[in-house]
Amino acid sequence: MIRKQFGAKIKELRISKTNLSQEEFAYSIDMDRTYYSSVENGKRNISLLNIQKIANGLKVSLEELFQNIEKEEV
Amino acid sequence: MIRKQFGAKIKELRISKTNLSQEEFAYSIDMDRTYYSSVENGKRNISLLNIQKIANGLKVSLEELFQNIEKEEV
DNA sequence: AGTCCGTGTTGCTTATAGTCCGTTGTTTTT
DNA sequence: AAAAACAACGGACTATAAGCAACACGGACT
Repeated sequence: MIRKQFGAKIKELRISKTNLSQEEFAYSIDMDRTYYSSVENGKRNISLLNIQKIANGLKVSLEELFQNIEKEEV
Repeated sequence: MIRKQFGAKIKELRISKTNLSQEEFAYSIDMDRTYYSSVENGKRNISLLNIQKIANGLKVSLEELFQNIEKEEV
């Protein structure tokens, strides 16, 4: 499911590209730590502006953020 | 701004790839016609599941859907 | 034992995403 | 010019995303 995949992706990128904790990263993009945590865990149906915020924080393009994410849903 | 770019992108793809009207396309992906119209016009902060719905309807990957969309915001 | 750090989760409020009705406006066709 | 098809817009509503406080938990360290 897309939310899980997206969460896994940003977690992977946060660690590999920033080496920040969830809290530090969330703070850097002005997002609540618990909200960000729930996104990484695939619990949230995040919207476009917040997706972009995360992409900016990770310094990746939206295109890159969605690489290898399945288009078909359940 | 991301919403405008996203709207322009899906409009372009809807026409080039499906040749359907907004109404027909929205119906095909089970989305409200007026809502879909406002997304194409960059008025909406659409969420991930609906982004995926549109990608599926357009038969493109999420990665492709975000090609050439700027990552920097305002 | 206690403290610190990173993370997960619950429960709640408020802000807004998304639906549904109609109307208005614009483009295309006859 | 009129009709038909397509698209933008409005208001009023419902569903849910966003944001936040508080607490829980495990691991590392002293």
